[in-house]
Amino acid sequence: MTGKRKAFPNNSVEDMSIQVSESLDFHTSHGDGLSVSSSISHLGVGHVGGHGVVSSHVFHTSVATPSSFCPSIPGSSSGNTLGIGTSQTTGGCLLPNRGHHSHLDQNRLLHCGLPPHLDSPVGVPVQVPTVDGSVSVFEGNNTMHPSYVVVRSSGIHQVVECPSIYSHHSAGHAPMVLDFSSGNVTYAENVNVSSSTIHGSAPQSRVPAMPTRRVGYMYIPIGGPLKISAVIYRYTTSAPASVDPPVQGPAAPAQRQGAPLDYKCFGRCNQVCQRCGAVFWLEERRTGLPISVAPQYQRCCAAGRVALRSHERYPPYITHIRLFGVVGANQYELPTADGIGAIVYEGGPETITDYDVVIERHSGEPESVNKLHPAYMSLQFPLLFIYGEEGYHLKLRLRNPAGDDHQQEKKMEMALTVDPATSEKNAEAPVIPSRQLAYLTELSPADNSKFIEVRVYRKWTAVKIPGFTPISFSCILLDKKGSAIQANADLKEKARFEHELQINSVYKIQGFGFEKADGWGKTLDNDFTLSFGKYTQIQQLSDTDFPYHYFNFAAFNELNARLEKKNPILTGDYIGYVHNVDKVNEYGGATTTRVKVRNIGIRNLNNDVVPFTLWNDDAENFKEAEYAQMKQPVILAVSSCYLKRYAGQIQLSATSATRYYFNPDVEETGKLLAAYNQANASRGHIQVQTQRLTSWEQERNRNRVPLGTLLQIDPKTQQKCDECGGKLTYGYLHGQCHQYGTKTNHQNSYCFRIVITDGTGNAVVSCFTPQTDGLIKDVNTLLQEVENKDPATIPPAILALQNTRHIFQFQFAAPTAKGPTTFVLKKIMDEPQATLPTSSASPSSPPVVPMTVNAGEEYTPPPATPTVTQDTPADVPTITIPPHDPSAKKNYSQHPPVKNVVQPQRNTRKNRVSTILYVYHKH
DNA sequence: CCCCCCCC
Repeated sequence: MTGKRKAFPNNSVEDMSIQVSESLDFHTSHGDGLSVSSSISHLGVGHVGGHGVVSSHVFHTSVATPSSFCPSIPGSSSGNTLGIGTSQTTGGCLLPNRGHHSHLDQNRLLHCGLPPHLDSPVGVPVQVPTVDGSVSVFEGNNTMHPSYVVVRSSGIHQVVECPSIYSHHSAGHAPMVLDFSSGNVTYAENVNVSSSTIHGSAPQSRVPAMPTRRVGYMYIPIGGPLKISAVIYRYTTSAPASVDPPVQGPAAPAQRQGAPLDYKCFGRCNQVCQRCGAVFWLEERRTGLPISVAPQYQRCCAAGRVALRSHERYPPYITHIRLFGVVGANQYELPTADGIGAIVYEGGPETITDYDVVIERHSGEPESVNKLHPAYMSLQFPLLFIYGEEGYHLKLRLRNPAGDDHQQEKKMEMALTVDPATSEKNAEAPVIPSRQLAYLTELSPADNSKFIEVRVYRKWTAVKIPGFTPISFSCILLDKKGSAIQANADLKEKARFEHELQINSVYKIQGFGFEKADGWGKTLDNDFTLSFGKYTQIQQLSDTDFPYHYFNFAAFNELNARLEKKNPILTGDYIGYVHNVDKVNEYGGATTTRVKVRNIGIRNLNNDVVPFTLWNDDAENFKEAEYAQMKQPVILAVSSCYLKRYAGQIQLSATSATRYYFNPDVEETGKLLAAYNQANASRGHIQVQTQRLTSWEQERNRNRVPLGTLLQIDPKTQQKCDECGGKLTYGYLHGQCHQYGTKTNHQNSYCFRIVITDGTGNAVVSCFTPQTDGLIKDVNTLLQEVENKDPATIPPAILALQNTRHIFQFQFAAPTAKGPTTFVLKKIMDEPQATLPTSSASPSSPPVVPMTVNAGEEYTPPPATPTVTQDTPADVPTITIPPHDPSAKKNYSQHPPVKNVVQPQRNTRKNRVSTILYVYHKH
């Protein structure tokens, strides 16, 4: 076969497809030389619904594989789809409500570790905790630094007492010296504090047996009108041991031995490791939610599912820390425009290469800047700061934002100072530069001087599955040039942005930050995502000359590659014809997960069909009625799907970011419609003649259309009774809506499946006796000739159908969610017959056998039909019959016809005629 | 460098 096989790995038919070369002598829109082939395969028909379209085709039989026999068990089957797969379970990560994710407010944080000598406000809004008093300090050496508890307690107390200490004092009037080693802050009249002084201080005065690094943090509010505050963190991957016993504090561990050396966290401390007792606090980058609340995260050290190891190995979804300046008591966990933060390594920046510097952009978004990043020195920020090269150097440069002379920055080394005059001056000068319009492609995380004008294309709330816990607000924005970018906002800003950002409206947006676009929830192939927050400003524009769509469609053959990516970004955009729309199915229950599913088949021009799966409310809300009223064909574009493999088949699974569009105004829609119309024009209209014709020749050509045309029809639209045109109910195998008037006495039944081609397409046709008359002998006669009644062995008489040519009358089988249209044989029209069936409700000949599959046998027919393509030249006469050996079964990966058992059974129900049942066994 | 997108 052809490359098409890959697309349908579970299609048993594919192995049997055979090309035949033979010219056919009937008219067709696809040229005069038609090649047809057929093959026989396992019949995997669940139920086949009929309809009025009957098409005649010539085919060559070419049998390939072991044919097996379908169950011709009377009774009905319903939309049976059976996939073999694994049930998926989801983890139990619990995220708390955002509202209570912090047990310590910022003030507490700020005050943690306040040295005793600062307990009494001295008019200097500098709070410097002792280094070893950091709440976030806990260290390796299997021992958590105990003194943190003491200091932490002190700090908390301090908060309560003086919540507004920072904002109400004119900070920075006196230069301060930060002694990172001791945690002391001294104040000097002289700004230029000698670094040697600092260096000269005993670095581990309170921390004996100090390894190389320690953890600490400092808040240095730099007062004055600017209220610039610096937050300085230090952390270590191997904190010092301490001999100080904990005095109080949360969950002081009774046993801390065994804690690994390299676990370290910092930030606010609202979690206590269940194992080592360390206090830690981490948060998910996107949400800001503390992940540590989840049970599996309640350990910071060994045996935890997420080991909070050294910084270098932190997974990216963990924010290290949040280093926010704080101005005033009301700044709760919010960055401010006048705060900076830094991590300070005890060993200096060279000891660790990937430390973060977290600054705050004017937008209010924190941004992490690696020291190696070019933006590090070029940030348009009033404060530029770098690390010293060793020890505890902290160099801060206070640039005069009102001036252009960068050279006039005041240098501070190991000291912070704010000249009150400068501060006042700064307050009057606008810190935020006027912004310029930029296209999305011109944005850079290092440049916050731009604003954008965009159309809101989509917005959604990211949720966690399966509990649908909201995580964040997201949207996709389009600029005038058609570029797209995703923007995320914290959940607490969701209401505002939901209100201020209306779908399809156009806005000027400024004051946003950037975050690295990685991992889950990424819908675009951009490197970064905008971050909207408190300082984001939104103004609606009247100019609406903006694109309405942005897609990154994958072709069918590209889906696998996208799926294979470990963290598939949600760019599972896909477009095609609506092939079929399933009803909603509900699975699970109270004891597991209750989920509703609706599949919509999307077919491309090659007749590849991919299921697009909607879940729950989205499944229910699909406007079936609206769709049913739409002019065929309907083009469906889906976006931001999660690509996965389900039941061996690639699937476009909807996410909260997914949106779908009927007949979207994009180029691909035009192509699809043009192709459809072209096919339509070439074949004329498919005017389905439902009335049978009395003339054999007329009947032979009734509704005679190329396969390729038929395959483009949504079988759902063809579900009419082929006897009376009435509505067809599922379960009627051969297309009549009414009871059958004539009983038949077929004791045995054959069911097999063939692949036919007329050169315009390949189609799977399910063949049931006695409709096989003209193809094979009467079933009973045939059975007598069959020596090996193993249903896995195709009787020679059936095998002989390969590479033969016939004219078929068939009907659409009931559509399934998976795979393209299949058909059910109605009649072989090779030779004229004396008696033609009538259109009456009681066909005289041949009687319709109400065969269905055993309802207990959930079985889905092979989903796809190999399609004629350029690499399946229609005139290749080669016939290959795969040997029937066990290895061949590998090709039946999804619906292996293993254990097809001949089970002669007596059907005791009236009007049931089958007695020999060839049963597929479900695995 | 990760908990997490559901179904037979």
